[in-house]
Amino acid sequence: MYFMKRVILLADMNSFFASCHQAVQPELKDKQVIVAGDPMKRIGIVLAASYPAKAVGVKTGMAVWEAKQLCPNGCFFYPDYRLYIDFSTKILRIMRDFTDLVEPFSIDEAFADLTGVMHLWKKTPGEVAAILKERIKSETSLLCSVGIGPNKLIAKMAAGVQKPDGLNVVESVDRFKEIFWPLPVRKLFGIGSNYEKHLRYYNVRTIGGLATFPVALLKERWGKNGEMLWLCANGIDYSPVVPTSLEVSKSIGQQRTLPRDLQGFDRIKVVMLELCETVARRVRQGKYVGRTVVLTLRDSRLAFLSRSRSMA
DNA sequence: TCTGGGGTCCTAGGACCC
DNA sequence: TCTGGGGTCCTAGGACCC
Repeated sequence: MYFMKRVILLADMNSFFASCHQAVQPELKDKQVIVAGDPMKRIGIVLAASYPAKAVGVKTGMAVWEAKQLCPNGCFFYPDYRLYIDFSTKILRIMRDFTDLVEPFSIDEAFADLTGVMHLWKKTPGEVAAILKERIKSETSLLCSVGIGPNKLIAKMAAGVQKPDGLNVVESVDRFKEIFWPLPVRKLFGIGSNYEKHLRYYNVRTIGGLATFPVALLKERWGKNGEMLWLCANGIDYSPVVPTSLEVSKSIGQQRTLPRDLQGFDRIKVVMLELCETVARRVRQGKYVGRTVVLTLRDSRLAFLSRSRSMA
């Protein structure tokens, strides 16, 4: 009955930050809710928008003034990460009722490997996913898009097809090719604006185009990454769902955009000290030991500059 | 009229060791 | 007088993700 070798699920919360505010303030339901920073502090970009706001053109990353033009009567919020972590924790708990193999992928996304528990359900993967979505909705009032596939990559791509409140099962690599090969290459996980631009130079415009491009050339040009992208375009991914992947950090950092440009080391030092203390606190809390310190600066032209030092 | 903050991984070049 | 090759670590930078 279950012909998929592995049954991997990805749950991706819809408009997560905005939805959390709506969940705790039900009167915001169906309103234009926008979570964004403060333009006065020069961090005025949209982090999340509810669907009514998206419907009039508000997008993540857009400047706040622009969002205000599109939604003059919108409800604007500053981000409240404690609230989001709360909801994120609740959702992970619900997912862990289905399997212990749950891997948080970001604050609003998580994978679950259902392969070993499918026989307990006597249902199709899609039916199990519908039950999960219903539980998340009834216990948190949040909607999510769920993707299911034979590996993490396909599950992730499947989840992106239908938003909001989607449920999409892509049962095989062949089916993956049917659905995704005609799509623009930018839609592939791992392809950003930069790769898109370079690939256009090779006349590669679709995911299928990338999948059928000589892998040797991609490897020559971009090393491991080139090969990786080719594998993704072909729907190939053997990576396991690792429940602990986010528990152990490889780096801990703190950055801040300042309300105005600072000049002179004395002034900058004050900010650095504050950031250092925050990082140090988090390091102690997590009982981490590190050996490399990285300092990154952004100048008035928004260009990054970094210096690092490793300790013996 | 403006561009966050938290991360991940990869690469190239140079230093250094055996 | 000329000068190997493999491996690892460090540093700076750049790509991507949500």
